[in-house]
Amino acid sequence: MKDSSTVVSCSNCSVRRLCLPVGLSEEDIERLEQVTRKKTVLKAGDTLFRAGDPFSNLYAIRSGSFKSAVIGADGDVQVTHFALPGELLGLDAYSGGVHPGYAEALEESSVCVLPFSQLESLAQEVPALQKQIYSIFSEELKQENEALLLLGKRSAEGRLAALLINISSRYSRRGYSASEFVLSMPRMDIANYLGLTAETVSRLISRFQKQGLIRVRGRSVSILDLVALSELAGTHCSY
Amino acid sequence: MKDSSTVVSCSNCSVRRLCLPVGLSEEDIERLEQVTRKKTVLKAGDTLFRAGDPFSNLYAIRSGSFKSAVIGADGDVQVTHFALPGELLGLDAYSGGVHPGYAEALEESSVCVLPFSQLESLAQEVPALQKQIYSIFSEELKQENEALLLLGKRSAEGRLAALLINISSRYSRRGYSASEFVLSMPRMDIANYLGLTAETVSRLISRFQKQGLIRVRGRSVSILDLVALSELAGTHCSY
DNA sequence: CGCTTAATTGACTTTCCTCAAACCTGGTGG
DNA sequence: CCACCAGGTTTGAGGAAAGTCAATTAAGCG
Repeated sequence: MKDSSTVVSCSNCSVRRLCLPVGLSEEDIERLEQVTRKKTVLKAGDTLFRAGDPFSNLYAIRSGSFKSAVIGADGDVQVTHFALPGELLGLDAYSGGVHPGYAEALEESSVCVLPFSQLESLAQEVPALQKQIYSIFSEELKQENEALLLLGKRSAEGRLAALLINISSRYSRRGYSASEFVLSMPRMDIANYLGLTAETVSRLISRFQKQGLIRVRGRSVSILDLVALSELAGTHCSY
Repeated sequence: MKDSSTVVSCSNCSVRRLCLPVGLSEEDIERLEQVTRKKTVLKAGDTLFRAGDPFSNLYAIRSGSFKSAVIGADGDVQVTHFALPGELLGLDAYSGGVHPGYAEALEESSVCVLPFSQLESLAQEVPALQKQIYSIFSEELKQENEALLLLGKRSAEGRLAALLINISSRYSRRGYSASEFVLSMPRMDIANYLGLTAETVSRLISRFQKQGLIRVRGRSVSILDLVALSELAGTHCSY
């Protein structure tokens, strides 16, 4: 039985972020909730959407986790993002009308389906919602820039350290433990995301463990020395 | 005398993309034009905004070119984007209210200043403008994903080839020559953007030249064999 | 013209990848 | 309940790609 019991409540869900912030009337909130009522459950390996699928919905993760990836012209795949509960998928599909990449569940997961056209109309009438949508787009851009910094400037060691810290802090922000969590993705996906090979990732994990920075049993991780890890990641321990 | 005579007309400017697409009344267009009237001229090395500056404007490039970059916690810099005439800068600053990175002119350049709050209000009233803003955000996200693929999966050779093709196609789309152009950025910036060193970039340029793929004199480049270059880039020649 | 900065080229080192083998781990069926 | 199988994972040895250091050449600019 997998630990996919990390079900998020609406109060710290990114869908909530769409309505919570300032100035939504009771009625507006009600309308938004109607838009978000539909939900879907996926099991590990299921795809939420594939590259080329027509764009019609955004997906907000309620529980579980996903990887999203793009496919190069020559067929090779780059994992661009790991998405955790409370985060949104599908934003990059708006402009072209089709999903440029795919999203796949890493474990049993459930998502809210948000028909974008409805969200769009509602935003047209509700400025605070509008702002929130801009904000999410913008935040996503900022994160991608961080990812570029990671791939462009960090050593293999720094990349893995940064990923561990990143995931830790994302869980922490949602109220889960910052020091103990489960990596729901296989080593191969971690390696791909970091621009490395599975072997290199495995070696690094072993090394971090020997150095007393983390403790790993299979896919569950304990952070033992966050400061040292931050040092390696080149990202001053920030929380 | 620098070739900064690549002044873009409004008809293929990204500001134009904000108003052109479907359903703007004469009056709406007039209002948008009022918002975009202010412009600024910068010379090489001037910064349009710095990391930490408060966010208030977007900038649309009329002529010249820019690099934008983020700064890691440990001080090192990653160039995330080269921006050409007709493109927008500053979108990633919305969510935090400050610019997370900086943008610097690579040559004499001019930009339109777009106060975002005004743009936002106008978009609230004009659905087509709204859609266009989403579209630009989304497009940007898609491009960043491509950049991740570049850094994560391509060899040094593939990266440089991809950059040359990318710049070539962006000039071409705006009506300039696809096969002859000037790289306004120093080798160092190219290297940084590609996650390489200046020496490696230099060696690759020499090699491409020996192989008859390009011809380079200083910063001006001629593409001699686009197909072979696309092959190297892993991005089937697409135009 | 001379000075400063950028770009190239070369020799050597490091990092990470490749290939290959051994090892777990969880699920299946005897 | 245990043996077995398939996958993901770990570990090792050797090689290739790109980085570092250093010297040289070329290019912009006063």
